[in-house]
Amino acid sequence: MSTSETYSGKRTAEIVGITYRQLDYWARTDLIRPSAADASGSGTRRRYTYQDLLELKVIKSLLDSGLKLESVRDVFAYLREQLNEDIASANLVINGSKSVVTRSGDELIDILQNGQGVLNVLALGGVKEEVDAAIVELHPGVSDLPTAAEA
Amino acid sequence: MSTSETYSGKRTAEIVGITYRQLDYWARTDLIRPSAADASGSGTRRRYTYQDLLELKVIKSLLDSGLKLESVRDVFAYLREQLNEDIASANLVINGSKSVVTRSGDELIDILQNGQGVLNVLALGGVKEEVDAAIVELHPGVSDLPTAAEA
DNA sequence: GCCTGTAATTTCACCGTCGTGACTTCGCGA
DNA sequence: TCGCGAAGTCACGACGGTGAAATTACAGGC
Repeated sequence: MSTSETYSGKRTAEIVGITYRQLDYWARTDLIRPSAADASGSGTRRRYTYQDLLELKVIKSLLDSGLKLESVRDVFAYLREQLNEDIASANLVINGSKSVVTRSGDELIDILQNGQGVLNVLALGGVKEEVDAAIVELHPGVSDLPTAAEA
Repeated sequence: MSTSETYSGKRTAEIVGITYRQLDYWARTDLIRPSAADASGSGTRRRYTYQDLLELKVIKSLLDSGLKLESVRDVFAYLREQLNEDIASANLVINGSKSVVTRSGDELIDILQNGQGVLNVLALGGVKEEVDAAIVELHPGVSDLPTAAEA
């Protein structure tokens, strides 16, 4: 799992499937800043890591499902660390402003049976796949993918 | 399951747990209008049915979970009819702008396993319970509840 | 039957969020 | 050194409400 590569703002937006202005807005409002290099005035460049791409794609998925940005902010404030590790078979479950990453399907079913109110469920494996596919398609020249270490 | 009773705007807001202004806004923007009597100029009165209360509470739950109003509008445009029947053990599953009401737990688990992107899951039985409880607590004088016909 | 008080609806201006377009700046690589 | 591409700025627009004042239907009292 090398991927020490970093991505420009523009490419990042393309890979993740959002507008550049949106990425910019998120960076300036502290939702997610580029981990590799932040901007510091016009002329400087932001650099996003592969991890960032993953987080961005999760955010994008949540927005696409109709969640408001504000909730997404809450979720990420509370759980950013949890996303680091291997993600392939995990699920993200959001319950209002609380959220959990479940590692097994059983755990998920358990939560669903006991859960109250609305639960928002996202399969993280799919997110990773989409990001990887987008990188291959949109990122000419570099084949330094995380190459499905765990399925 | 009598409940031919209707509820004023103010009481409806109290029972459902939203502000009157919000209920008003939803009515005038066509998200949900009172079924028993719509307003037609100031001085007139809106009258909501028990069914309306149920729908409103579903909407409220969805909003509380962080969904934007717009998505909720889509969902309801697409599925209002489905909510009529007995609700006690059903689940509402939203996938982007598509949505389904599942009648069994197995069906739900199935959808979760095959589903892509984010799934928003709401147990409808809980919604009904909350509405009934709120009516009892906030609606002095009338004990004409649907009295748990099916569990 | 008429008048009046009250409670509900309307209206209107205003606020915060989530962007967006377009133009300006300016650092950095060639 | 110079141009390009990326970041910054600013004004603007839609959405989702909200507070407060203005309207007005309707019920109760006389």
